Amino acid sequence: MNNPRPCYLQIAIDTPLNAVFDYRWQCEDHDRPAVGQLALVSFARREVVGLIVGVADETDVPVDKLKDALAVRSQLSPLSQKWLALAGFAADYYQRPLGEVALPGLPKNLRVLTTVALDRALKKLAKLDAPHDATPADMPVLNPRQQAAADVIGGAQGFTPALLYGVTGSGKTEVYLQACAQVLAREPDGQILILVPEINLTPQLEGNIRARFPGVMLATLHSSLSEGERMLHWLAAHQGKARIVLGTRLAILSSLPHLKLIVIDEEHDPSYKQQEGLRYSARDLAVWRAWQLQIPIVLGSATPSLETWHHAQSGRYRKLELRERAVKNAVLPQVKLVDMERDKPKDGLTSQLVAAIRQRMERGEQSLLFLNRRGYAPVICCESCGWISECTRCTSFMVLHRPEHRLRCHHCSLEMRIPRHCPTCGNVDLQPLGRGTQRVEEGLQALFPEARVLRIDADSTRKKGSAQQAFDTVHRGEVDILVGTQMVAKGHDFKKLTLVGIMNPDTALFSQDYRASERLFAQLMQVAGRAGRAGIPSEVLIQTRYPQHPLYGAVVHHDYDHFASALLEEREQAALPPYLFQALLRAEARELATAIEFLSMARDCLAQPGITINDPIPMTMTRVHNVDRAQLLVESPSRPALQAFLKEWMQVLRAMKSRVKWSLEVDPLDI
DNA sequence: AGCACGCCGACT
DNA sequence: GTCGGCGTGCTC
Repeated sequence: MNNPRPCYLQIAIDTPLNAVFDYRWQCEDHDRPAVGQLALVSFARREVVGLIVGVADETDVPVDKLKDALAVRSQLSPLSQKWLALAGFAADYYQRPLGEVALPGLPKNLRVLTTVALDRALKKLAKLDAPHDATPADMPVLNPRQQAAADVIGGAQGFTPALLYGVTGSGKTEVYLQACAQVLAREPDGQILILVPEINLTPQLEGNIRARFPGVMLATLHSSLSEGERMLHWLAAHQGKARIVLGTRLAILSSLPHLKLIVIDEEHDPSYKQQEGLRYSARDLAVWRAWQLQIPIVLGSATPSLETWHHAQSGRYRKLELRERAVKNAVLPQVKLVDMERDKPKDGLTSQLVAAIRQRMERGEQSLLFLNRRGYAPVICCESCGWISECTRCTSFMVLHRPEHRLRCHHCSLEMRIPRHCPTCGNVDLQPLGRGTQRVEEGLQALFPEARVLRIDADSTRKKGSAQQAFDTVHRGEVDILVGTQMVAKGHDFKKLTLVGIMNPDTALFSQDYRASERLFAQLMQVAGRAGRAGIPSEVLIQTRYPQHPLYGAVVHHDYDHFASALLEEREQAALPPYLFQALLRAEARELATAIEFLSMARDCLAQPGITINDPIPMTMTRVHNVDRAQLLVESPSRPALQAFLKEWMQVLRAMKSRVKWSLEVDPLDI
């Protein structure tokens, strides 16, 4: 006989409290909720959706505290044990409560009180018959290296991490697609996860996949989907209907019950690292997920991260190399260094660069000027008293935005009108110092009055859809000179673009951040890759004061191998990542001293052999929005030792109940 | 993190 | 007399 007696649901909730919470649930023994299902509960005077991570017959929680769960989302099939283990791993590794990892990645509509959106999406999905014809449409013939790479990835059994190393245009995408075709053909319901840095920068890829696999369902997952779409796509993946999921870093935590292959495109891209909240690396989690499921994973890049490069050199990852451009007729652009000491720039432009642009104008080809600084000038100053436009809330300068006639802080978005005269001495002659994209645009227009100059940066593309519109204008050939920030560096193939000018990348050469040169190299290669994609000979001009610098030498010769190997050697000598593992404890307070004091306490409260805890230091940009920030770096040559330390340390720190706001980042990228 | 309770300053 | 500032305490 069935005897209805309560069971106790252990529920993970999205809260910083490091615990699961027990709730009573009345049900027959045979229809107990399952681990992996979602439940609606009342928690601290509000109603939230949590994740069931355990079902027990008893509980230690005193009766007066226990509450009944309000509902179980039984329409939704439970998240799998494997998925729960992935979330559990991420929670442990990044030292966060399980609920904070598992829940925010779910579609919002699964986490609200009402279930209509879920029911609607389920109904819609049920009506859609999943096409199950994995036959690819017209497969281009690969060159031998591409074919070999595709066969290795597509034919791999078990955990097989591979680095697909090839310059822009060497045909990495085609390798992914043909490897996917092999997996789809072999595994009757196999799913494939493809991660890209930013989906709006790779609009072609989605189209390519759809065209290649017209008979399989593709779901996309990224932050610019509407809630309805996100729910539908997430469910399609969760139910196994979507055979290919294409998404940004957040897609790494999607539910994929039949996952058989993971592809990470541009694996070195910093946007795989979440920079707020749970600071996870989607690339690292992807590797763990592939290991967990014992499936192949391919990491593609022209300039791999040193972590990945290191693994490829040591043989832990298989290295698959594509040597030449596979795109028809495409040749690598010729990279030239322009010595700014000899060829003094006027308005930021050397005469060589000006001549090269003029030549493109005459031939009806396009030029791209790359400058990683938006605004008109990074600062304005008073020539008579030395006043400069500092932000009152941050350790930074107010940037001059001339079209808007305003000064703006890029860190706290404080804005003001440009002062008519100096606030300290009253002098009316305030001068812009340095140069941003707006000023370069202005200079170019003055120099080439007949040219169609277009600026693309975060400011010029504020409005939704305006970025796409701007790129379309370039594609239609209605632009002669394009000026832009990082935004223009990625993804786009501009057919008539034959000149890339890089205005002044030198600052990164002498940065405190030891990762700066790795990033600069990747960025230069990436922006250089915008040129010459249609087979017209093209060039890249880098304006620099240090033409002898080895980094530029490596860029000129398109030689990442030697550059990366040299960097790795330096890192090993200096005992830096990837030979060392790091975590960063950050603290913020109204007064810097308060933050430092907290970190000093943290430094002294626990010691373990093999763990180095450095002294607390103010962050490079100490003050943002009137809050002072400091950090404490913890290091160890052993990842397990660091993990063990962090686990214990977090317990001690949490117990301190300090009112200072603090957070921990494991494997920080910027120090 | 939310969210409520709680005890002191300037408003109709 | 009340609206509201954010200190601190709790969440099965």
